[in-house]
This record gives sequence, C-alpha cells and structure tokens, in this order.
Amino acid sequence: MNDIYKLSGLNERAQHLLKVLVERYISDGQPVGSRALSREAGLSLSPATIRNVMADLEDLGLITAPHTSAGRMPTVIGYRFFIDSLLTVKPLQKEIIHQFQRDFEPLEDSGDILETASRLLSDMTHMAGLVTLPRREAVTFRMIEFLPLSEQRILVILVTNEQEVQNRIIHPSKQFSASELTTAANYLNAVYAGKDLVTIRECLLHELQQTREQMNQEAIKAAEIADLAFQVGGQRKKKDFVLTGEMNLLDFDELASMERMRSLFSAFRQKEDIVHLLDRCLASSGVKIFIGEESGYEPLEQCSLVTASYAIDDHNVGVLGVIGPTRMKYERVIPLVDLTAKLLGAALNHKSLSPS
Amino acid sequence: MNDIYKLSGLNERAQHLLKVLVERYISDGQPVGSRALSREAGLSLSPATIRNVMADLEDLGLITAPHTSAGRMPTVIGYRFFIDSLLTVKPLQKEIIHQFQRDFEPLEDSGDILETASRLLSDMTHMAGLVTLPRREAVTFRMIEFLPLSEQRILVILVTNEQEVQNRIIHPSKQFSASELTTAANYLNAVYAGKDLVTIRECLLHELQQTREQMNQEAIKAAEIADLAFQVGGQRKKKDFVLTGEMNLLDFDELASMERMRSLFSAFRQKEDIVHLLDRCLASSGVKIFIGEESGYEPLEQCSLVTASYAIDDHNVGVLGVIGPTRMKYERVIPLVDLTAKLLGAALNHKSLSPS
DNA sequence: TTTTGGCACTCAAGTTGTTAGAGTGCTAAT
DNA sequence: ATTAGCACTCTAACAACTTGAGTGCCAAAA
Repeated sequence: MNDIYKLSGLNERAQHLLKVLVERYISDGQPVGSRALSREAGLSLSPATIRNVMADLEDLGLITAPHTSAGRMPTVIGYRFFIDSLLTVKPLQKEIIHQFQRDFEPLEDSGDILETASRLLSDMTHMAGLVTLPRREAVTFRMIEFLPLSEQRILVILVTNEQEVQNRIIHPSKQFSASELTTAANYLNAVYAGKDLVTIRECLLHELQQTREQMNQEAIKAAEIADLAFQVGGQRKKKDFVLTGEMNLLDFDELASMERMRSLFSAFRQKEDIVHLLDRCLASSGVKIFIGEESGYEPLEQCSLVTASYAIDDHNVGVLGVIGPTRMKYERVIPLVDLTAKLLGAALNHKSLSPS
Repeated sequence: MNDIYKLSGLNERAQHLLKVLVERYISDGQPVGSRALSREAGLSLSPATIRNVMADLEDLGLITAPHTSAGRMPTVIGYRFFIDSLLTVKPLQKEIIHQFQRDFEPLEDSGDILETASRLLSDMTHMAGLVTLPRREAVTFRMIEFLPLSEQRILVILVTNEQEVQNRIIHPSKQFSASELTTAANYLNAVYAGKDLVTIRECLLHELQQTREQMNQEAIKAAEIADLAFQVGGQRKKKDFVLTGEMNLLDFDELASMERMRSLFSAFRQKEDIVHLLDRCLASSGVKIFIGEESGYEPLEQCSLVTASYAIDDHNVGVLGVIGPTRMKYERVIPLVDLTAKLLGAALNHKSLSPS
C-alpha cells in the first residue's frame, strides 16, 4: 500500500501525471478529472487513457475520489510521494533573500528577532508562522547585576547571549547589604560567564550544599541569592513559541469551518502538543514536513506543518515553521522556511559574536 | 424616533415587556414572538394584546422584526434604553471578588498585572478582554542604571513605578567611561526621580540646548546619554493594549461568519481605531457601553464594547473592557468590568506605594 | 376604552422532485 | 497500448410545495 519501493516502480508517465494532478489540485482545490488532466499534462493522451492510469494510482492509495463522479485528489500518501520524489522547489529570488536579511539586520533584542522570523514566515506564506524559543540549555550566561529597590526587594538583571536581558524582582528572606550584593554579582560574573543556565543552576545547588557544611556565611549568602536570581530563566516557561498570522488560516476554505478553527486555536493555546511535535524536529537539520494526519495530532488533521530547526554555534537550539492547509504551495514554502531558519540562526549568532 | 423623553413616557407595562423581550432575546438569540412573550412576561395578557404593545415599541424604533412573520428583536436604540433604564445589575458574589483579588496578589510585574486583568475579563465573560497600557504621562521615573556591555554598547535599565523594568541597548556615538556612566546615572536619579517620563524628556531637551551653549563637556555627555536612554519609553508604542480571548468570539453564531471575523481580527491588528475608541473612555470614570454601530467603527458593527477606565493615584491612566456580541449578558458583564477596573487600579497603586 | 379571539395573510425553512453536468468504468474497435 | 463510445452515478442547482411561526386587523367581549 504505502510501500515506497512499489511506488517508485511507477512508470514515468504515471509519476508525471500524479505530479500534474497534485499541482493542479493544490492550485485550485477542486478534485481533478481525467479530461482536465489530459489537457494539462501535455502528453497528448486521451481522457480515457488518463482514466486508466488514475485507476492505478487510486489502487496504490495515492489519490482518491470524494465520490463516484468527481475527479481525484491526492491522499496523504500521494502528497508524501509528491513531496519526496516529484517536487521541484523554486529557488528564491535574490531580492527576497536580501529583503529578509535587511529585515533581520536592525534588530537587537532576540525576542524581536524571533518575532520577526515568525512574521516573515506568516506574511510571505499567508499562513501561520511559528518559532520556538531557543532551548534553555543553549542560553549562555553573560552577566548578572543586583539593584536594591527597597529593603526587601532586589531587582535582578540577567544578561544572556550578549544581548538578551531578563529582569526579575526577588524578595529574599534574609537581608543583603549593597556590598554583599556587589560581591555576589562579581563572584557570579567571574565564575559562570559563558556557561549555560542549566549547568549553572546545577552547580549552584551543589555549591549550596557544600558551603552549608563549611558554614561560610558569606559564601552561603552569595549562593542563596544567586539561587533565587537564576530562577529568572524559569519565567520564560509561560511562552514556548511565537505564533503569528493565525488569522491567515481563516482564509482557507478547507479549514474554514468554525469547528475546525476552534479546535485549532485551542490547540495553539494548549501549546504542549505543538511544542512536543516541534521538539521532534529539533534533532535533525533540514526541512521536515508533516502532512495532515502524519503529525498524529488531531486538530492538525487538515493541515500540513513545514519545519526547519535553527542553530546557534552549529547546535540546533530551536525550531521554526509554518502551519497551513495540506493543500499548500510546498515548492514555495519549503525554501522560505529553509531560508528563514538559516537567517534566524545567523542573526542570533551574529549578535552574540560580534559586538556590532 | 430616538427621543429619550418620549421613550421614558412609555407606560410601565410596555417597559416591562421590552425588558422581558430583550432578556429573552439575549438568552437565546431568536426573535421573540408575541406568544412567547405573553407566556414569559407573567402579566396574563393574551398574545393579541402583546402584539399591540409590540407594534407600539416597533413604531418607537426600539424593536424590529427581521421579516414579517418572525418575532421581534431589540434595535440598538432598544438595547440602549434597556441598559440605561431597565437593566438590573446583579451584584457579584463575594467569592468571585475574593478570587479576583487573589489572582492579582502574587503579581510583581505590571505587564503581568495587565495581562491578568485582560485574561480575567475574557475568561469570566467568554468574550474578548482588552486592557490599554497606562498612559506614558502616568509612568513615573524611579531610577536608571547604565551597564556597559562592550565598547559601543550600553545596557540601560529603567525602573518606573517602583516595579516596572524596561531594558534597552543603546549605541552612543561617543565613548563613555564607566565613571561617566555612574555620574550620569546618579545625576539623573537625583534630579528626576518621581517625575513622569514625558516631563523628563522635555527637560532633557531644554538642558541639552542650554549646556551646549555653556560648553560644559561633562554635563553635555550626561544629557546626551540620558536623551538616548529615555527613548526606551518609546519602545512600548509597539503594543498599545493587551488583548486576550479573541478566539472566544468564534463561539458566537452571530459573529461567526468568516468575513466578519476577518475584519474584526484585522481591526485588532491595526489597533489605531480601537485605541482611539478606548481613549474616548479615558476621561470619565464608570462603565461605558458602546452598542453595535454606536462605536462608529464598522468592524464592530455586530459587537458591543463594555469599558471602564482604571486609575493610579486617582488619575485615570488606562481603559479596560470587553468586546462581545451585542447580544451579551450585560447585567453580568458590567459589574465584572467595573470590578476588574477597580482591582487593576488597586493592584498597580498598591505595588507602587507599599514596598510589599 | 381596553382586551381578546378569530382569521386571513406573509415569510423562512425544510422537503421533494427534476434536471444538467461532470466524471467514471467498461467494452469493443483501432 | 490507446481510444472512442456508451451507460451509469453522483452532486449541485433549481423550482414547487408544505409547514409552522408569527403578524395585523377587526369585531366582539369586558
């Protein structure tokens, strides 16, 4: 049935016809009949012949007819074969690449960068764009500073990746003098600069136990406040990815039932499953595509997801992609996602390496 | 036609019937017929009598029939009269009030507070909640700090209202030494603490011109960097209000045409008109309601907007509210909006007064 | 004078029947 | 192997009809 070897065994003509059929279906959303296909395919074959081929393709599970007297449309397996073996991706115009680069250039804050990436995706594809936040293990500690606001309240400023700034107000149970704070900050900056946040938290926990045994008052205080301070990173758990252009999805007839939309949007709000799905793409580089039910996630049944991971320092740290109807222009979307991933990685890298 | 004196001249029975009709229409969305009304009104009048009254109400422009053989539904004027004169607002249960208070209590960051207010509104009403950011003139400067990141890049930390922290990385054209930065910060903290951002920017501009004439190098440098730094406040122009629960609007049949939704959501993204509309509510306190076309804003035609302004230090600084279908449970929404506005003000006030 | 029952009328929405068109599968001829 | 031809199927669009809810108006009752 979905045996790929059998599929590739299709003769060239059948493959060509499948390709034309899928392209045609993608571009106007109507099931494609034998006559239309015979006209479109440029093979000077009569509709009757086409019908025979189509019957074969249907037997193989590549296409299907919604009812007896309608044309055929691709199944998920058909899309899969189309994308894997038949698709000819259009290289992007240089202009567009430059435009993208220009869009990233002026940005400082990495939040803005992610947002921009997502918006580029959604604007260019007229679908929904999404970008996961970089993995926390990939967030490098640069410096920390404590600013006493009042007796009990201390503002923590945490600089990561040379550019990203996080704030948090903490309420330590003990009192800290200004000099204690400075000492603690200097210590942390000296020891931990360049390490990632997860590692640092682990070290801190160790240290906290050690010093407690040695009863060094000052060191304990430093470690304690640091422990509180580094929970800052935890704040971001609220937001797992940046999503833009959800509304674009309203424009697609095949998704435009209120019921579908509702389940889709509530999925966006739940986030967990989506995040999980995206995480599965983190490991490998290159563009990955989930067609309809392939995602194994019910609200996405009528959708496809085109993703690519982005890297900082040659390590994949996040995933971005586009969600749209199964019937999307893959040959255009794929290079766009690919480009955006590369430029996003570059933008994040660049900012963190060169002091601009 | 919409002469309020004529309207109040309606006899009590007619008013009662109008009230019941509106309530009934709000609760099930179907035009209300004479028979249903006669049963519901508890006045032991026959449908025929009701019909006479309804004809009068229709003449006055309070209700209308979508077609000859349907029941009647309220017009905008009918809603208006209902809300202004007939509505009996349910006082909120104490539990709910306490729940709301508890939701605000643990919050530190004013961004979180606004977000929470908006989410409370949308969750409780199952409609869209929105909260404008406080006016910039109302943002009080507390302290500023400069943190050199590299030769050319300085991190500005701006604390306002005792709790809100804003960051920005600036690239001054001239070089600043660490001590120059400290001096500048100390100066600014001493002179401007407690003033609002708008005033401060004006002062800075003046000062910049003055000192330039007097050629005091040090003062010029301080003013220059401060000028750059205080543009931080400008960052927020990106985001004019916090909007939550937009998706809830998909659940209402009367709004659920794709066309409507699209225009509504694009209005949310444009923001300007919505902001303008909300600003009109800033001046006065108390709950304000715009019914359908009353807002004078086309995408909101089928919607009502219930707003209230919130205050810091007895000054109205922002507006919050709820957007939903015209046919909403006003008697429930109004007290909710009112309460949220008060608690939001209190939460912001509280945080900025007591050091918790 | 107000209320009511009665009646003819209107309209939307659902049901049924019909038709036209697009597309198919199969078979026999090329 | 390909194709023309033909019978068949199914949807979508339309019209005709029916049903039911609701109206307005009038004349009788209160």
